[in-house]
Amino acid sequence: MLADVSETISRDGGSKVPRGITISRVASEARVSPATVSRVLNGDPRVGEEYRIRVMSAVEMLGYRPNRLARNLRRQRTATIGVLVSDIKNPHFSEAVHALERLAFGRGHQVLVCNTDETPEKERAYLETMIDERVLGVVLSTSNPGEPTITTLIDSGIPVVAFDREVADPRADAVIVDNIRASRMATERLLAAGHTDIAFVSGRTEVETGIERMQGYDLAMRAAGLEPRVVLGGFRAELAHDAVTELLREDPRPTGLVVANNLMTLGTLRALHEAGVRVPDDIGIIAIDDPPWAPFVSPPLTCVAQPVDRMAADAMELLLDRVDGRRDQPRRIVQPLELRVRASCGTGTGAAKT
Amino acid sequence: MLADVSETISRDGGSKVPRGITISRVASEARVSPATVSRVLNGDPRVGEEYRIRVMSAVEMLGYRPNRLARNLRRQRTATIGVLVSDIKNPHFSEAVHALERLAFGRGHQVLVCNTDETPEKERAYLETMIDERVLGVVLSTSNPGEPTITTLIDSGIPVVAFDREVADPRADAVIVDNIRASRMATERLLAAGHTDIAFVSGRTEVETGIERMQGYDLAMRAAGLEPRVVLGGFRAELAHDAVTELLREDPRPTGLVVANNLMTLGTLRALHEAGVRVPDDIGIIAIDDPPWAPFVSPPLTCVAQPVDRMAADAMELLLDRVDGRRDQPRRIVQPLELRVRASCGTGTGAAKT
DNA sequence: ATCCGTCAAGCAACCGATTTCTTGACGCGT
DNA sequence: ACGCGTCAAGAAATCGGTTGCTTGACGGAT
Repeated sequence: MLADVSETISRDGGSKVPRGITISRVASEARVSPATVSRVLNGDPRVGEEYRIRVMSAVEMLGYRPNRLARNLRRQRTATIGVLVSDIKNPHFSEAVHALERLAFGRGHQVLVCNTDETPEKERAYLETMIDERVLGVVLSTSNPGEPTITTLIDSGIPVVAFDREVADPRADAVIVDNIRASRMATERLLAAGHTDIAFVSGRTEVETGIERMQGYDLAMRAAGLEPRVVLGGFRAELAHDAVTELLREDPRPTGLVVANNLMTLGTLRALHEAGVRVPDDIGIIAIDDPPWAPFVSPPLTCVAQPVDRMAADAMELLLDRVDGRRDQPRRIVQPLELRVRASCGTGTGAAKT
Repeated sequence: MLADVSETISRDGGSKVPRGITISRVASEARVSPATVSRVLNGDPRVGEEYRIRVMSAVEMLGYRPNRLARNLRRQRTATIGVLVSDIKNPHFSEAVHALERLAFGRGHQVLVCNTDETPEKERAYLETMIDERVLGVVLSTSNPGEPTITTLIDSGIPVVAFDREVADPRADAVIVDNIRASRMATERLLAAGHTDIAFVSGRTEVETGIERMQGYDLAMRAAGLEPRVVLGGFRAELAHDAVTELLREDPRPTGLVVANNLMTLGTLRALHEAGVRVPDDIGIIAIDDPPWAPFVSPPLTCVAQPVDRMAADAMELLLDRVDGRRDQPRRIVQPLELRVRASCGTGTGAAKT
């Protein structure tokens, strides 16, 4: 890891910095060659102390800032990390982007944010852009695991880390959570609280995460010898609202509810309120995802949280390991989930679990 | 270490190099000069039809993609737009970023997202990076209007659009809302509903938006001959929660509440719920900002919405006008606010909406 | 004393597209 | 016929760092 001088230039003294000072200008000022200036600036250890000082003071005095565009061309890569998500408005992703941005910044990198709105075409266009831009690496939550451009990306030597959703290309790294376990934990918690009629508000069953979360619920119910009861919410608030409204009209009304993501939870809460159903007295709820508003709604929401910050840290580490050539083999990290018990699930069997 | 296969075959050999098809390769394939290829690709009209076709088919056949890094160096600028906000997790900004991203994408640009966490140092570092990267333009919501680097940015010919918060440099464009009016509208709505004891949960009074929103409330109250009643929430959920809890203990308990942003609204709702205060029966609430969860809490929240999408569109237009040299003089756009009446403010005047 | 290895520093060839400046061809007016 | 303007296309000079290769100096080994 080479020290980058651009980190240390933060003097605001002469805010009137004339642009267009090149490395050779610095070189002639310091009476050395451009090559030596370059080496000093990139922390090459083979430069004598005297020269280093001469160069640094010339840099300082001229207020020189290396032209990154030239560097990029020569190196055939940038210091930018591409982050591709389906919807940055979803708290899950905005937290992820926030964390990734912070980590990248700490290492002197920038973040190119790409929003796919869940459309494969846009995803592909962005991935192609990333190849064109020679980004340093990509963290992505794909809408299309089999997307061939992902393979092209890896072929061109750009490391890829799948976030949340795995990709087909086996060379990519991945940071995911055990979605099956997430909904199983939620369901089991309600079971332990004595509920026997627990329904599941499912996401999109075309998406991996959607399927898995349903499976986890299914598993838990069947293990308890109970019949699953699923309504479709398509990972969207409105749909979930309608589906739950419908559900509440059915005769044996469920006493427990597991909701597969934060958007649908909003719709669900609204439906419950409209129907005059009290939480947790009439019905216990556990949601997957732990959005910022979860502790603040009434009653505070019990959630199965994904450790987004941790996942982001893992993703960045996997990425930079590849970039720095510290690793060749793909890795797959599965992060544990955390059940955050608040009031919405009722007070079944104590709040022992963390 | 990885891609050393790029050993150039500059010895005339000219065999098919799989990696890196350059413009001159296309040129020789099309039996024209690189200059002509470049012109065709950039839509220069002075190229004959026959040549255009030859070039395009060579491009097609070789699957040529221009090296953007080279283009960037030559042009001394990129196609990237910098977007700098204080907190991308705040729905207000994630909506803005989302909208900006979408607009940029439509015009073939990328978005570099910068999160300052409200720290001037990080903001400055990012602005310097943007200068180094020669971004096409910057949309920013500054934490420090007087930041000298903003001036440096403009000096280096990079257009700047202030978003939400104005900047000191008069050459920057701006897209803002009338914050004073926002809180005045909210307050007046409660006044019209017959409330006389309305309190205000204020944001940070060191920030422009914080001050203005307080002023608007103040104005409305005094105009009605009523005494203002302000508690400080510092734009944060927890602080607002504590402040409101305190407020509710006071003897003439207010019957109306105006909250200065979405985060504090969460804290406020929680405090109300804990105190067993019913909304809107015991107390009417109007919030500034219209976060996605507003229609879903109980009761649905009346909000003064900022037209974020519209603001983003304006910002992008202002920016691209500058980039394309269509305008020289700074412009300042003030967007109107929208009162979205839902249940939380009670049924004073006018009809309720979902 | 000669040679070789080592190390520091410089030279110059890149990276690949853009763009200015030329050149050459053609047409038309005098 | 000559000359000038117009237009299309090419040659070549950038843009500004980086880095492989070379040179020169110095010290130790032979």
